[in-house]
Amino acid sequence: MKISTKGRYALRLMLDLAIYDTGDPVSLKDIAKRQEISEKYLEQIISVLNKAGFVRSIRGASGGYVLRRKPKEYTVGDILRLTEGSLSPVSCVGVESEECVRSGDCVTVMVWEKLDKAINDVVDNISLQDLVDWHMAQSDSYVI
Amino acid sequence: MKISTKGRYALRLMLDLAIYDTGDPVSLKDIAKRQEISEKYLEQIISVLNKAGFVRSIRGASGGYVLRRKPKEYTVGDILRLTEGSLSPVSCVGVESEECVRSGDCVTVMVWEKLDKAINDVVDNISLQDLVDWHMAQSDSYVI
DNA sequence: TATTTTCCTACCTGATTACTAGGATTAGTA
DNA sequence: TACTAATCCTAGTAATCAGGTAGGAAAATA
Repeated sequence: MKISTKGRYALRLMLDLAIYDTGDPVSLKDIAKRQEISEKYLEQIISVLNKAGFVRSIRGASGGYVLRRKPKEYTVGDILRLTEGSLSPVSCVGVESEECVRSGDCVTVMVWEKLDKAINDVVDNISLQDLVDWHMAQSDSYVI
Repeated sequence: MKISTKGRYALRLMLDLAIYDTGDPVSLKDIAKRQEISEKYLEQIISVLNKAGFVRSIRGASGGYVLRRKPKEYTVGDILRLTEGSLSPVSCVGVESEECVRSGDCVTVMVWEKLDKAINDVVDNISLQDLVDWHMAQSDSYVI
């Protein structure tokens, strides 16, 4: 029941883009340095975010990436589901769930449905902007 | 973010023991047949439940397993945490969490903490007896 | 004694995770 | 125009884990 590095790094990547959004593209090199994550690995992750239209890429020298939308318009759920795949705890519940031959007399599925709902309820109600706000609040307390 | 077969099978195993609890031990062979799970694989799973004192084993012919406590006294969380290990979505939150060098300026950890809380809140508030009740309600509807 | 059961350890195969590596392509800059 | 800095794309890889299988010892009953 673990979130993989793909999902976790994607979240930090998007947050980094939101925090360092000056209008100019942000290079992966800078993100990798700040987040202490391999640049080559981040390439693969941001490629997914790019193809899904979450970020826009600018190629060539002084290129980089920018967010396509406002931080408020991304939920943590959007980002995690894109990079992790489904967040449902078993394959037989949630969206695009696979039919199970035992579903007739399966009671445990009710547990998984409650769990699925609880998980989505959390990640779909936190926006990237929330993370930015939390970050700012945290930074402030350091300054004082 | 998936619950493995170990946790899922353990839950079905415990539920089977709760449903077929006549006082006589229930053999793994019967459980395996009813649940359509490899008996050999179930051996490994019930061994963990046995060592943790969740079930009592009776060896020899006409032996088997019985629940140590009443179904009301097991939560789904107990069973899953025992067989799956920690249910926390990342290693840096929850009980026995590992310290992270970045925890100082890590904001995403707040997401994981909310998620961890939501997950535990579900599994710790469903008892094995609840599963039995749901099963009975489901069986009734089939009879009609 | 024969049979039925749990108990224990070892092994195995395929998939996944978390990367690394190398080079092609694009675009700004000297 | 050459150089450099960036994204883009594909392949490979070591380690771990999932999900079992296999074989036999030990215990208890009939």
